Amino acid sequence: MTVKLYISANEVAERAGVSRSAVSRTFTPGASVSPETRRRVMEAADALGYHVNHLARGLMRNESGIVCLVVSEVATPYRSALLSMLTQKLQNAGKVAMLVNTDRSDGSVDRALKQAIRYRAEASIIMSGLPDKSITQLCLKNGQRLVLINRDDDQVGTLRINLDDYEAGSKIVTAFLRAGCRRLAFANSEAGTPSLMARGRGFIEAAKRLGLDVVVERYGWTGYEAGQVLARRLLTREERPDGVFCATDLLACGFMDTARREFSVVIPKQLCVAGFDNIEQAAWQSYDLTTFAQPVEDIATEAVRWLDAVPSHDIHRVQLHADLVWRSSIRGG
Amino acid sequence: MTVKLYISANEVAERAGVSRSAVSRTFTPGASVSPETRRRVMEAADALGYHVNHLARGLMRNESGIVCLVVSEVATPYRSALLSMLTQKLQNAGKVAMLVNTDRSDGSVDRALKQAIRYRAEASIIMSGLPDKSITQLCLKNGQRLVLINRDDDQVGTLRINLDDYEAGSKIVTAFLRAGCRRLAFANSEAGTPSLMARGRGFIEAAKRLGLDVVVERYGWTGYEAGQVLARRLLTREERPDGVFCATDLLACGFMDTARREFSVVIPKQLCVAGFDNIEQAAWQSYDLTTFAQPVEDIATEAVRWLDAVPSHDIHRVQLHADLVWRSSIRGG
DNA sequence: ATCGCCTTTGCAAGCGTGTGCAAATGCTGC
DNA sequence: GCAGCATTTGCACACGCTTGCAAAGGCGAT
Repeated sequence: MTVKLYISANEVAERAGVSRSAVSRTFTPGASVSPETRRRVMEAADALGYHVNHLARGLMRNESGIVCLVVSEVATPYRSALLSMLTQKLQNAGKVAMLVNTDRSDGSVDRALKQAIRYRAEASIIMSGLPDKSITQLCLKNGQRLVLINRDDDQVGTLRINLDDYEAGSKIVTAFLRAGCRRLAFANSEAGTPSLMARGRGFIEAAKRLGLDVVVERYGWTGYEAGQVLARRLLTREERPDGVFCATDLLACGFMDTARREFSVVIPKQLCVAGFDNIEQAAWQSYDLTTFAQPVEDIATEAVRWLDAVPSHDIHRVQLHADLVWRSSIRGG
Repeated sequence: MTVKLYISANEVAERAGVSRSAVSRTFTPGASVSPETRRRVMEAADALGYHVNHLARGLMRNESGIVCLVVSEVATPYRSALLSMLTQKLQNAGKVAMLVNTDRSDGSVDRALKQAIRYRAEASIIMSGLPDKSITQLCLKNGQRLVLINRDDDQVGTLRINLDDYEAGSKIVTAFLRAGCRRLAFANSEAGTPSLMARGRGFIEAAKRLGLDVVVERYGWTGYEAGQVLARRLLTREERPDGVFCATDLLACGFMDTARREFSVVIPKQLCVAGFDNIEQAAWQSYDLTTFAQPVEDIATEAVRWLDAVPSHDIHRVQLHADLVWRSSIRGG
């Protein structure tokens, strides 16, 4: 019981009393159609409920208008914020977003990405740490343009968007010092993504230049629970740190909660904390966390802008700045 | 400088020394190909890096494999969790997710949805409150199947997934009573979505049956800030409530923070709080919020299952149960 | 060897669109 | 009225794929 569903340009043409080409041209910006013909076509199209079939158009033009977003941990505050911004900007640019979720690495990642290739996506925006080099190469080999967000792949013909993580790391040292902290620590996850590592290096090396050692502790995945575990580890040391830089706001939230509940630490009086990402929860009163803001909107803007730029075979790099957002989790300010 | 990008079935056929039909059939499950031919085709396809063009396949078969997800407030914990689950299940079902973001109601909603129609999406899953009836009708008229999550449209040929919001609302009353609360309040947003309203009705009517009045306060959008405002309104009343049901976890978080900071209220000793959604933050130690869990996985499962079911012209309804998750924001338990 | 049946294969039509090309049309200036 | 030009229009092919149909091939039973 297949039902007749979509209207084709043929039917519109027939109803409008013109050729099918006229219909096609009416819906192709910049094509040559007389005002009168266009009017009649539009009238017929509206009456029939005609919508250009982008599958067919993509087939002809060899450009689908589809952009593939490869994301892991979609349900995380930072990721979902970025995703939201990206889809909005893509829509405004007349593109359409195809979402590939790379959680659950049961091979479905590879499967889903291939799926995107089959739909001839024009580009992929990868904001997941997971997909390895072989997968990005798969995209490139199939002529997709590639945007890599906070990754360190070096592939020709791609756009790499990174932050000044290193500078952020070193900048927060001076903030801790001004607050009178002397025993610094860096709380990191075991996910050694380049941006996390760079934050740590910037922090550690700036501290060393000022004659301070940094205790580094790493555990688990970059989430709330990891922050709790890291707090237990760091706060049971005989030399308890008094200034902790958490690689991520989520980590920081877990850290602060456990520091208060299990160790009765008063923040920022006895312990100063900083995070990274500026997720919405960082502004919640329970945390009021000093942190670096991911320039989510700029990232999205750059990515989408590059999609419309002329392709080239260089590596295009953009480094964006993460603003320091002062809140009360560090003394002074 | 257009580059030759994708491999077509023709080239594979040529290299394998078979006809193009053979290639097509090799990649069509259930088609009749001899093992030997299949082997040779696969070999050639791998060597050349061939991927079936789904634009063309969709054109022929008149089924695109694309499912359109219409979402607003993607960056919200509950929504992003649902989105993540849905994309995973869709991928496992061999479908591909197209994301339409309906924030920023500058007409881009309509534009984006039309975009999905142009790609001949097989179905749309709507988890946004925003798109009005006319838009859902647009989808239906174009032969898309429609899944409506927590909405109250009544359209033929759709699947409606709802929760037992009303029961949840009445169930939480007994929890408050057992904790000794007598002055109940319902903190709601001004977004009068059916599920929010049903929670409130269940709460209010159950309380009335037990001889208790409920103070209802509404403000703004369903977020953290609204919770703060609602706390200020409710806690400055001469009869300060001692049991507050927040329509949403986000509301509850804002409520609790402001209750503690600005009114020095001790939870749950002086004030019991409950929420709805069971977002990740509800489990954070600062809140430890008693709440009802959105059955995210079940919702996704039902939606995807229905997509594979035989179409019918009935309204198909599924009501799922929201489990009560006991935490320490209510005394006793 | 012949027949009937089942599996495999190639041919060709068709899906809905874009676009080069040539023909047709309208308009301007003589 | 006609030449010259710019604009508009229709024809027909192409895009990459699926699939009905008929021909071809394989194989056992007669």
